Amino acid sequence: MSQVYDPREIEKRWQAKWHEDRTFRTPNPGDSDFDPDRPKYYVLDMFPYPSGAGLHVGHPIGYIGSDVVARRARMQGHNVLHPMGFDAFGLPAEQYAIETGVHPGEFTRANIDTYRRQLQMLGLSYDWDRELATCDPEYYRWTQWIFTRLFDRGLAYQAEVPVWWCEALKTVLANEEVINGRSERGDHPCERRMLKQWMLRITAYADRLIDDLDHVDWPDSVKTMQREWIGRSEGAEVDFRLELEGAEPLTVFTTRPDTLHGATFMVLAPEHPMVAALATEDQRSAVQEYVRQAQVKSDLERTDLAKSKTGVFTGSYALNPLLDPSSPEARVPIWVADYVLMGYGTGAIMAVPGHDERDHEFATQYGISISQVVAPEGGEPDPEVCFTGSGVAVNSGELDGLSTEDAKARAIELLSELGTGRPKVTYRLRDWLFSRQRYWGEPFPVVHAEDGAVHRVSDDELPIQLPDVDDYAPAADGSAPLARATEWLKASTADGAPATRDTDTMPGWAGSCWYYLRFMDPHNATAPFDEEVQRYWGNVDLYVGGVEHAVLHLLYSRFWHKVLYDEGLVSTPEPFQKLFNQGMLTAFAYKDSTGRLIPTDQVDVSEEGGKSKETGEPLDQVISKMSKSLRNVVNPDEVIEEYGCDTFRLYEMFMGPLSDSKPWNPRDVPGCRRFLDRVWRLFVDEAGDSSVRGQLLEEDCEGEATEALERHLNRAIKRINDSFGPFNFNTGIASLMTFVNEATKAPEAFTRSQAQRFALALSPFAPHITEELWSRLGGEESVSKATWPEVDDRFLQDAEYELVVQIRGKLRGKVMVPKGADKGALEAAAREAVEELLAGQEVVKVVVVPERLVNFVVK
RNA sequence: GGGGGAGUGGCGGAAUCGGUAGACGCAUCGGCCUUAAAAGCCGAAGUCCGCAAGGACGUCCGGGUUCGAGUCCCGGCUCCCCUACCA
Repeated sequence: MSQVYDPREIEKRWQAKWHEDRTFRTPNPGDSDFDPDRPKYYVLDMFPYPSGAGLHVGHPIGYIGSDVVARRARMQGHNVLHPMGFDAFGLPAEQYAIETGVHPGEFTRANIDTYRRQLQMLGLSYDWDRELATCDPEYYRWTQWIFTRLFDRGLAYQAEVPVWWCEALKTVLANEEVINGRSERGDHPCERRMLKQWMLRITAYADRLIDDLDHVDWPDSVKTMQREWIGRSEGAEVDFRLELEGAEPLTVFTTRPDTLHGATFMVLAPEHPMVAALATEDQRSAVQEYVRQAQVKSDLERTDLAKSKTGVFTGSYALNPLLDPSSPEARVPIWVADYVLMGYGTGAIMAVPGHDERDHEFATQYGISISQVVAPEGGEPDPEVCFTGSGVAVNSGELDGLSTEDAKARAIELLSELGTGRPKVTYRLRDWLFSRQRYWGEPFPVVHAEDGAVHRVSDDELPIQLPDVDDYAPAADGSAPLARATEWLKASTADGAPATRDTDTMPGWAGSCWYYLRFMDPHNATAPFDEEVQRYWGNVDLYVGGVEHAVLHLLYSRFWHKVLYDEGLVSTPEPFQKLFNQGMLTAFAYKDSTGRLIPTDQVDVSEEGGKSKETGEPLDQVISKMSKSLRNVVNPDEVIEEYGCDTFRLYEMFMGPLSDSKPWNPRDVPGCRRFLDRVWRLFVDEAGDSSVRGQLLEEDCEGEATEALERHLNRAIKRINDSFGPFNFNTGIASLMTFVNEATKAPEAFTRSQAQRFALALSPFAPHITEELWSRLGGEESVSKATWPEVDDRFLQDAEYELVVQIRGKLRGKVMVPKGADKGALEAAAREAVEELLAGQEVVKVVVVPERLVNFVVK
């Protein structure tokens, strides 16, 4: 039998054995083999949406990183929960179904199979017994169950909200599907329509979603993004009386009630319900035309800062509540402009052009008067400048002289006394639009009674399964595909009255809101998860995924988790204790002299750089995202086929810190394979016929060379350990390489114990080769169940070290000195080393840093 | 416009507290082995000047603090990611 390293054979064999032995099965509390004495560790990857294209080499980098963590945690004696599943409802499968008529479930299953195969090929130590897919009725049964809890708590409601409607496609489109007011697919015109939609009252949790960020170990950037997304701002609501007969006052929200005296006009969002009533006879047609145009503008167009602001005067006036109604300043014109958004605050503002950039721009453009009511601290108001900072109130009646902070408080007091204002906290965060008129999603577990009342179905009716339909596209009248399932629609209320089912489905985010909880107890048929099991696993200790989910998924998930916490179903207020974002894996792409991108398969790569295969023209190498259109996507199957999975894993971890974005360089991959070859040959004589070198089966030898290796090995294990904090496994791997380089120079000094510890330390990164070597060394059980090696501090220190000698901070010599030598001895040794250079110089100062250097400062 | 991150050899990157800049890997060059090549093993290598010993310069640019700065402070440039009229 050949003793040559053959990763293909080894990897296949061990993967089969892991599968057969269920090596990575994780027992739960209650299972016979569960060991309650071990601490728990839950390390989770953000599960993927299984697209038709399969994985490219960028996808698994986070999975490999978390697998390395999981494997070491197991070896350190933890009960490790490390599962994988699939986020399987969603638009791509649905679109494919509409185009082909194939059931989206069928398409999704096939994609899941591809993904599972690819993931298993990577040797990831998931407990596959816990695999789940969000489109499985046994899973979405509990997604619906959780929805009913939200419904019971009044957190789910239906409301008329503006949504994008495309007449040509007869469907509602998501914001990101609309570009410049036209559909992304087909380029058809779109408009906003008021439609009845399911909403989740996430705003009720806004403060807790902000405050509890203080208790999780997340990157500051992500915390900041979430805080800003929620966008809490404190201010006041102010009522402006209208001149219009019998009209209710117009309420605005402002964060600067102190500037009320400087409000020279008001602005309503085009969608504001009072717009029509406020448009006077001679302004009516202009207002109507403006509102119509705003309707078809996309969010992007409306918010494009490069554009100048637009608006139109309604013809009506309001009265400033803090001014004498008879004074001319009290009377402010009301405008309509699309820089005011209906979705924020009250959809109406008091405009203070003296102290707000946007209002200033608008006022300047339309010739509206500007007044200064805040002066900079210790300065005079400058009518030329829009001063948005804090200062002192001026021209503001009894607020005059107060600091901005005090003036705000005083203004709110005055308004409260008058009954025309009140303190108010507003959030940028809106309630969550939770329904889509689509097929491939969770049906809502509710029925509509004939009287219009909405009843949630009882728990024992769940799951409300998706019915089969023959056409997945929305109907011509815009109704959802589920409306076609006429039989399925027939239902009844709890007391037997006839009712119809809801034809909307939940959005793609729903299933991913709680999957980490289902992983704890994935086959539970009577509850989403067992309470005791949940209490044991607690929350996710380490959650690894891309920054693209920094806001939405993580916010929605935290919201659901908090609702479940309030229900008493989960024991922690937050779902993910530590969050880690892996960096993006980029790839080389090539540009010609005109800046056009050339697909990688049309480029000749040589030492001098890239050249076009077609024209021979030299090309510029740039680094960019992997994408189909650049044809610079690298497929992991091919890399594994050529070099083996251990090489692939090792390379991805060796490229650099896990959090950094870095380019895949095919030329670097063989270096990692060479390292594994060297490891193999250190253990196995490829020319011989024994399973490992003879000395590795014998008692440890001793000697100077062995002791030197021992120092390298301990240093390597220490650096590996250190690399788990910042996730820079590249440094740990580098020290393993150094060890192998040293051991290769003195192979006879390499002992059995060192071989074992080395295999253990390498095993999280290269699990297959180490599994093989471990068993060849006589290991009976999987290397993944062995104990992580200890570092012996005695071997981290050398008896001597190299002392650096500097003159005026410049390196001028080096000298070996014994460890622990006192400063005087160090200085003497250093002085001797640079004696000639110091001759005739006046030393004015000597800096002695033990363990480091001696610096002579000369004149 | 706002927020976050980064800038070190030909390339990916290393440098724990302010203390030898460039670990480890790739690419390159040389040697050994071989009839030869590949593989493997051993070694060289920041740039410039010099036969050499040696010297000067060097972590995006300009200042500063310090015996000493890739690291700390001030000012500027470039790139990447996120976000964007939120009153």
